[in-house]
Amino acid sequence: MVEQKLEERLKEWFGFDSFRSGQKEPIQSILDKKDTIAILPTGSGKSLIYQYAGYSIPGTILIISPLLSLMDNQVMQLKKTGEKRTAALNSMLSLEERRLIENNIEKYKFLFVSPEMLQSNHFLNLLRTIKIGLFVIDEAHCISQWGQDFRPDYLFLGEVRRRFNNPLTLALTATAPEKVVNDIIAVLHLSKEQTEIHRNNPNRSNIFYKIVDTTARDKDEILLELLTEYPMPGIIYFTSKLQAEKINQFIRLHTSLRVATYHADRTNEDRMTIQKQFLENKLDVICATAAFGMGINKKNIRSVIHYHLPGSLEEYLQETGRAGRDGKQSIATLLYSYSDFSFKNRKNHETALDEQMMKNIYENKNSSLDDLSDSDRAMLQIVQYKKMNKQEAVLFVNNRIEEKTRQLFAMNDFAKTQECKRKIISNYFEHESQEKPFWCCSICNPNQAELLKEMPVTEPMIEKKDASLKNWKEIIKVLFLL
DNA sequence: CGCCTGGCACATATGTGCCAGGCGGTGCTATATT
Repeated sequence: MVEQKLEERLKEWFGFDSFRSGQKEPIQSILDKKDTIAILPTGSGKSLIYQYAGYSIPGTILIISPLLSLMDNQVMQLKKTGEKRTAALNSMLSLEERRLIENNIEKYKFLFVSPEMLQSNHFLNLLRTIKIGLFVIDEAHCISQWGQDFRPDYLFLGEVRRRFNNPLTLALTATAPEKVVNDIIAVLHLSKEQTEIHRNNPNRSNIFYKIVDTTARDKDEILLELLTEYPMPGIIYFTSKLQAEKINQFIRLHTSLRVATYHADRTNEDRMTIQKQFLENKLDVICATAAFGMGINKKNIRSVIHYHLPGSLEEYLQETGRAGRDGKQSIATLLYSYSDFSFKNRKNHETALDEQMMKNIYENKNSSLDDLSDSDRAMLQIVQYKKMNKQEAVLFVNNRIEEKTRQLFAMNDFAKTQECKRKIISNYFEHESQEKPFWCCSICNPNQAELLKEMPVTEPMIEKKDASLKNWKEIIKVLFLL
């Protein structure tokens, strides 16, 4: 009876006849007033969960989002469906726009913010004047993945929750092994017993996992071979911007593929142009760093190649998971070289507070934050925020290095193992062994000549000119407000 | 836990051999300057 009601409202509010897999359970859990962690694949309609909740419960839905572009996307989508009570409060706003929103704060139903914004007292006080019906953390794996050594404000969200009197909370993510779920629970100060966790099967049976054992010397030539064989479009992931640029040139020189780079040094405008071209099948290959990912929803990516070893299986699964969203056969290829592992391992061990820094922190000297690397600065902020003493700080840093090392070794073991790759993934993400597809991995199917014949060739997408152009203009407008 | 690059010496006028040094990546926000 309740189920029928849920679906009636779905029809009424969103015009859909039925929920997609994995949407209904977390919605029910929220309606039952239980803190909820929902793990479901990208593209499965995560935002519908908090939108639905928004129409069912009183108060403002506050959504913490990691990227300005994601916030803009969500606001645009909501407005397109007629929901005007929506805003993103961030540094892109002009002073006037900001005032307008702040003066009418209680009128907004959906508010998007960055975790950094929630550290400003001005903003916290403003939000305490309204009732927060649901506290949503979108892309919640960022808590574990970015909070620890890159964006420390993610780690302070539990304190923010407490200041709002612990509102009903929903964490949404696509990839979360138990360690990440535990981090989310701990950081947000949720109760391990009372939080409902909804896990959906991440099995991507249409992705073939291939590992090529190689060396840095032979890599480029192997890559070239792969690119001539593989159907496109594809992404090549690098862990260095310089290398992405170099290989971009190399591919241009040796093939007729349409290729571009995407990383943090590209301007926002370039990034959007490239993303748009890729979406419209005007580019065959993107040479990218980890910057290319979240919020990119292209269905027909046939191939994801890792030029370098990712730092963790979480990262690897997120990136390979961008292939084959259309359900058709796709291929994930890792170009493994031992030197990449060894280099990364050394780098991980370098992220430590050195003697001078420790002195600066604990003798209250004003150490210049500008001289520090991002990860050192983040570490410093965490140490100061949590008021750790010297001993605790050393322990914290060592634990962090240990954790990173553990993740890297898990990734390395995955690459080197002679067992089924899919089985390792299932184990790591704590899922019961999944049914083995016919095309599984380079261990189960060492002879892959037939695989490529079965892969679909790129079909040109029918452009929805109206919609995409309109959005595009909106994005440009927002950009020029800078 | 490796591998590439650049500089230099060396034997010859361009190539070779050696050795030291270098070597990630994710983005908020605030503020000063055009």
